[in-house]
Amino acid sequence: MAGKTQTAPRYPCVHAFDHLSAMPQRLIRRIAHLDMDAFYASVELLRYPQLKGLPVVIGGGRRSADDALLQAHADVPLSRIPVADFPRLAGYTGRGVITTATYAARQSGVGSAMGLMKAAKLCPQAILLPVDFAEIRRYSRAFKDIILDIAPQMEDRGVDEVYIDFTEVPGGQREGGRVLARLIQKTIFQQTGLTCSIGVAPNKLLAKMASEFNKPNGIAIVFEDDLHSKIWPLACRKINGIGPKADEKLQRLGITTIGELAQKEVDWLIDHFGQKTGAWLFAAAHGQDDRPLELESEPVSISRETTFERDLHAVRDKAELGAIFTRLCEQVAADLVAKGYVGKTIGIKLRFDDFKSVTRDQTLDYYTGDAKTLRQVAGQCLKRVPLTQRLRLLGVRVASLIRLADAADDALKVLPALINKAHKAINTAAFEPQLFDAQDDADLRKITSTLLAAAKPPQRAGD
DNA sequence: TCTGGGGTCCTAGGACCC
DNA sequence: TCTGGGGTCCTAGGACCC
Repeated sequence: MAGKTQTAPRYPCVHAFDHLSAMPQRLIRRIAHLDMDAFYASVELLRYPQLKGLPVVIGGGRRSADDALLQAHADVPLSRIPVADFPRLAGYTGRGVITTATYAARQSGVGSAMGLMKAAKLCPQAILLPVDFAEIRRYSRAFKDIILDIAPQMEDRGVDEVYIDFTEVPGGQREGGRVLARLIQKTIFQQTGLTCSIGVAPNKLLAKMASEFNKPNGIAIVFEDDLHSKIWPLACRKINGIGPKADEKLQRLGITTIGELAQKEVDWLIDHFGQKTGAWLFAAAHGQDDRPLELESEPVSISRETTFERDLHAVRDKAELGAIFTRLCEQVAADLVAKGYVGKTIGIKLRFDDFKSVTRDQTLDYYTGDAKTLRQVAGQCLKRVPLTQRLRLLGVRVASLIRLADAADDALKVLPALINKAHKAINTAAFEPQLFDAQDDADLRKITSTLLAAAKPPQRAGD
């Protein structure tokens, strides 16, 4: 279940009427994909302009380490924190990967997703900046608000990406969307100082590929007729949804480019990839994609996980592990409260020292967001995993979410019946315990757990 | 000093119900 | 007694994305 609540209307390729000019006009479906250029690095450079041109790597994406680094930066001049010194400064043992690196750092062979300590070796003079998530979120909100002011049909695709429906927006049809794309690009730059790249095409699939054509600060316009010239020469991996595994399989079958993929019969693809994937590959290779924009979405799950500074043993490091486990549950509970959800599927994720992962989950017959309940049920899940190997990661997840308000409404529905029974019990001289059965018991539990969650004031999810 | 964190979606088997 | 489908929910794992 996707949990989506509202989607954009689907546009036919030819639309009937332009209400602004009162002149009949053909509206072609134009979808834009907007991608912020080097978002994390650019946000950091706005704050520390003195670092322009210097080799900089952006932190490990591990919140605890980044917070420690943020502290360290508070009283040490930035220019004096080369990455090689960082472990000493922050008491950090160096697990984690860097999020991104500036061009000057890339020249030393440093790249995103690279282990932090490997980056330190390759480019010891590089300056390490923490990821300041609060700052990133502020800029993310800011550029999306600017877009919404101009073009209200926007799909949020994460911190630095959106799809925008240009079809009915003034200027959205001019030069295939280029005029509106320029306006959005210019407004974002004027108001935030950040640049972005935009691709405009007949659908999301092509728009996503187009936005990469002229990075950074570029615009690319793609029409259906451009399929052969602009899309088919690209590697299959450029299709959003073809990852390393699918790409490897395609390579084994002798398919490298999208054009080669497009030459295959649909039945041949279905034979090799299954009904669904095969049909999708065929459509994608021919530039076909009729997915609507998802304007609103409900979360499916909320989770927290952490990689330990060193691998932990379930028995020898029981106390440390237990404390981390409890904290993760508290963080998930706080996130649930902050976002206004409760859930009934509670699960854990473990990663062992050999990097293999397992998950266990359990579904309750009531919704909860309570940290103690999460800890207790997650603890039961943990008991179902044999723990001989050392652990490198522990995570806690809550799924099957519903809005807290809906859960409370739902839970309260059974209240009148229970009150009736209670009255009956009170009015009967001798209390009859059998008046309340197991179902009543479960109902009461549901009500109390939901109301307890509802009674907590919203607060910032935090560590 | 290998390999972060937070998500979504899909598949596949088994339980259970009609 | 045996033999059916179909549908839904739960669980585990994995691919993929940002």
